[in-house]
Amino acid sequence: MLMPRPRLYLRDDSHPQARACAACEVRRSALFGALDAAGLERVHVDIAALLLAPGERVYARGEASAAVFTIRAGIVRFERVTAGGARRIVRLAGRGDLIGAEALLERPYHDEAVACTEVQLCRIPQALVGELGGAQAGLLHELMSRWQRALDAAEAWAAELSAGPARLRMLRLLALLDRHRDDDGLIWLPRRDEIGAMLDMTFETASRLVSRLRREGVLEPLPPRAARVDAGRLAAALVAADA
Amino acid sequence: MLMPRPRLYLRDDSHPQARACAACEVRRSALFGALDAAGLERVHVDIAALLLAPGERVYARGEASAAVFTIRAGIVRFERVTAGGARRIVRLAGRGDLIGAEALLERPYHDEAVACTEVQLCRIPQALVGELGGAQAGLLHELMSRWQRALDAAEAWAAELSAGPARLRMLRLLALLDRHRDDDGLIWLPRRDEIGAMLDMTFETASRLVSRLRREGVLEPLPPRAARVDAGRLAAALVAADA
DNA sequence: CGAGCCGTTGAGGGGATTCAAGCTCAGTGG
DNA sequence: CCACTGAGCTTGAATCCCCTCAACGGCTCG
Repeated sequence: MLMPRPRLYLRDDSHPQARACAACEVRRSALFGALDAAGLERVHVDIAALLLAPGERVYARGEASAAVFTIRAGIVRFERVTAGGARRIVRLAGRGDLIGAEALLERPYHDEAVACTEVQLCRIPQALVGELGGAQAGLLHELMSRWQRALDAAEAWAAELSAGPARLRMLRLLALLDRHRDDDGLIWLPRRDEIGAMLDMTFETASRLVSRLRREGVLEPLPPRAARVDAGRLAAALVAADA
Repeated sequence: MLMPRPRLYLRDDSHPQARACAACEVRRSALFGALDAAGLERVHVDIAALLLAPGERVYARGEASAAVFTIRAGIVRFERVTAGGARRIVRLAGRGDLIGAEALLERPYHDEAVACTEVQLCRIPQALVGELGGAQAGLLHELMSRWQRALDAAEAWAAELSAGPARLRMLRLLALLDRHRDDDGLIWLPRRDEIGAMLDMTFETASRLVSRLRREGVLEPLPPRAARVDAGRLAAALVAADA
């Protein structure tokens, strides 16, 4: 997958990095604003300044991460492609926001980040924050990992459960609930109005969909609030509805 | 706002906490799984085990945070109430997930967390992780703050821009873009198909909505990709469409 | 100047909502 | 014991919002 890195327009050659960060006009709101002068002196890694044109990509989904970015100006959007191939924008980020935090966990980027307007970025190599946490580095890593997991779940919710026809959203919700099934193989089946609050539909529509899936053998409701799903038929229904 | 704390069903009285965490059946996936035995010995704070019935609330939006929770069993949902008063579920969390991480930043909880099934939680006092980061505590705090901001933005996206009629979603997007307006008071106006990818609608519908808002004087498109919004009319249109 | 991208607008159809009725089931009190 | 009640679920009929399909205009390129 040929993937050109963002072009590097500007680079401050002064060392240490302290000079550049101390002079940064968005320092108060920037990531390293929390470091005092002494702390900045210790930062010896190059923080590259990038300038992206609208439509240029910061990083791609699945790309190995090597850096985290701070937005100094402009708007960046995050895109995901659903299982069916539809492209969905799940979030925007602007000045002062941190993007690509997966890099701190040494994981591939989870979604695609694209410049909406002209964008100024600071590119912070992953190694720079590597020694964070000190003795409790492991715990800190776990903590950040949970945060990232929550963010991932929230973006997946926006991409998968908030778009497309009602039946498709319903099927995707069942697939999600199936990942939380208990030891007896049962899933939690929400009340109809709760399904409505999740999938942005009326409880009548939710009821119709559940009833139809029951008639199709995809779902067997076991009142109250439980059900058994036929994983095979669910998968089949998903690919049929997704196409 | 009378707000009863979750009932405490079970509490391990053995000190140090090491005993309890070391024996935890979800330890490998739990937050403190990263701590070795020596690290666990140093943890002297009480980690309370909670058992919640379906429908019980873990915490409420706006409530002052004092603890972060780890889910040992069950499903927890996160709810938000939109400006118009509609309740929307924006995310689910399950076994091993961390919830209420706002507490680590000493901020109020951002949304309402409610047990879907019977839920087992570990309640971790905020103070426990207070000394994390050591010398670079300030930087670490900034870092976590950015993570939480991203999570908040993603949940807000699901709540505000993914629910309701097309016109309302469009108005809310304009309000969001208006918060990113540049020094000239101009906003970035996406292409029609990009609006479609954001709001889950066709580009034709997006075009119709933009045209109508232009005729109504809410929006003045300045091609390419910019526009001026009448904040007053936008606010008025929002309350009209929201009711 | 034709090709392609982007935007706009119209006509028709379909999917979801709205309004409405009826059902089961648990809890309550006469 | 059983009507009474309300919550939750289901189903039908009519309406409406949005999608689909289509045509057209402005604009920038090669």
